[in-house]
Amino acid sequence: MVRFAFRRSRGLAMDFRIGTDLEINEQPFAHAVTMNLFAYFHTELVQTLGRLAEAGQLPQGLDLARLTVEPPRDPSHGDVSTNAGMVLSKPAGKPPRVIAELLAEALRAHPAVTEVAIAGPGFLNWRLDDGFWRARLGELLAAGARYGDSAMGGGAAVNVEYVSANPTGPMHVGHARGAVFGDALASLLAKAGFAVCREYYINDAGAQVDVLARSAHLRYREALGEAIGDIPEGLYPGDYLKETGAALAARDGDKWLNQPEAAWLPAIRAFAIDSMLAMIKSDLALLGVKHDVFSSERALSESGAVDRALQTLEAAGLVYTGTLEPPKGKLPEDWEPRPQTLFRATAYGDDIDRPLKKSDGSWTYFAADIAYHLDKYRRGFAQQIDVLGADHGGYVKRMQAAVKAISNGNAALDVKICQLVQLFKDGEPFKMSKRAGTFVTLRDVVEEVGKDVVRFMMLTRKNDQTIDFDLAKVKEESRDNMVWYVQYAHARTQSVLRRARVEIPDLALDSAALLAADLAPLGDPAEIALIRQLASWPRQVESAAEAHEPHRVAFFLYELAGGFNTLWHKGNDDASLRFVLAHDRRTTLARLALVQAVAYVIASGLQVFGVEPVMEMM
RNA sequence: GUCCUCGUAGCUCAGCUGGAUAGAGCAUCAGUUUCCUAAACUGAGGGUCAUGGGUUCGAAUCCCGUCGAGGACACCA
Repeated sequence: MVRFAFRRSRGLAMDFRIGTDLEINEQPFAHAVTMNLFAYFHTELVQTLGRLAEAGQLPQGLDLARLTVEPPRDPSHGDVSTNAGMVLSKPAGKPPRVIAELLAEALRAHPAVTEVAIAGPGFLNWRLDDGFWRARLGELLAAGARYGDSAMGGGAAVNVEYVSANPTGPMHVGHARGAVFGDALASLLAKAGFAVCREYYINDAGAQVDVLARSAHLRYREALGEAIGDIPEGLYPGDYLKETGAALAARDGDKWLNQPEAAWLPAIRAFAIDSMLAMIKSDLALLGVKHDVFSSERALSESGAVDRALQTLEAAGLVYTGTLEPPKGKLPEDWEPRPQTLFRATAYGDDIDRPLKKSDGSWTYFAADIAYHLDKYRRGFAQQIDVLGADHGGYVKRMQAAVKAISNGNAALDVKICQLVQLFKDGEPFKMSKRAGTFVTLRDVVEEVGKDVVRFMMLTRKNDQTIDFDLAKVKEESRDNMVWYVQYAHARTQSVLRRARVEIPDLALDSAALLAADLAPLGDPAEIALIRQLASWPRQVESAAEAHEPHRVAFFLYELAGGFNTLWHKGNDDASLRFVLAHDRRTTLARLALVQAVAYVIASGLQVFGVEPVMEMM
């Protein structure tokens, strides 16, 4: 039995302890799960509150849901902060500062806490000594790029459905955003301890794939030497179907040439869908995007799953026949009042009830999608995420209503809408691809700037913001270019390590040597500040995963790169702060351990994005 | 007309699910920089968080209204 309730609180109940001893090499590190230090202090405080309640100093059974332990917004306030005084004041019947003082007393006894202060309306702030931070660095070095792996998800199954582009043509840039977003979100959730399934829903049913079949048949005739002239209105004009037509001709010869449509359509449709799917998969491979499961709408429908799903809804009294109001705004020309089979979506928060059957009696796309989400639920996914394009905004409420209905409220669907990507080059809108006819393909963009730049760029904005993607600007070497700046910081860590090997050739710098380094020489405020930044990575992972917002990782990495460069430049002003000091091996080793830690965390973040860290800027 | 998303510095955007004096980058201004190769670094100025109410110890964040931008609006997928 898995309980999800704890996900709602920001502090997480964890069943492992953080070491406060300063012997960094003795940190217990059985599983590659690292500590969110704020979660650690959250549990400490909860335990303290329990003891205070037993001692009669506070009421029993206080609701701790709103208790947070976070870094203060202003670092001058301290390293860690809690709002306990304020949120417990009313239920406990004591002033905020009194509660804060009770907790402060316990904190002062903690070996790593150097300073405790009560501030403002009742914040409790405290600082941690340098040894505590050096111990975090030790943990980090032991974990390597797996630093930040979390047990938060508790192995709970999550299904992330993304891309799901219609198998009728190549992928374009809009698809690329959803693909990268879904892929990174899945990786992020996996890092946060969820059992993630990456899924693609193939829309291989409906009129569109019949159109595809007719378009492919035309190209097939062309491949056999017929002059087909212009592509008729209503068929897909893209050149990419020439290959499909030629491949079909090669396989089947003139077998379909003088046949009625009914004879060839199913076979050619299947052939064309396979061909399109192969093309889509190769486009995705270019981006490094992979899925675990491909689900076919047609297969689902033919298995009778749609009928069964609708029967369960019907049994729950959620299906009825009714006539909808005419749509507001522009009225479709052929609109007429007509009784339809409807899903009572309004019972679950939607604005109107939604049609399940078309006028010809077949199921709507929505009906099939209900069956598909029920299928995911039956496969064990109580947490589902759909990544959709901006034009699907109006679809969210009804799908969430449907998921609640088919699961009796036991499953939750989060829908992430990815806004548009506008391509520019030197400020001018980027030209469309000839090959695809009407849009810029994913392939065009990847060939232009490379897979890693595309992936990173797609994650530098929150999903509900539009992205202006300038293909020239991402090649700029400046702080204005987030991708370059982060990659450059990683390259600089490597360049420092290379430099050290030249300056002190006999100093061992492998990961074991750095892990064993005595970190005591690290004490400059700028060094400790950088460790603080690094040590916040586990918390960043958890909060980004919880919010389903991978873009936070991009901003974190950007700030970390800034912190590293700050320290690097301090070495220019003050030579004693350089990473490599030929005359002082002990300090050099400690500093290089810090440099290596920066490299690990950047690599760890880039891993979530599916981006390779750069070892050297060319 | 309804619904969704958005509105934060001159520009491009963050803001950790309600916290303290709202932050970065670019641009501007003033410094530093023959340095572990790097177009980099330090500092300053710049804000009625579109707007009017409400909720509470506390609101850019939550609720309602208004204005503005984009998108979607039976039977397509």
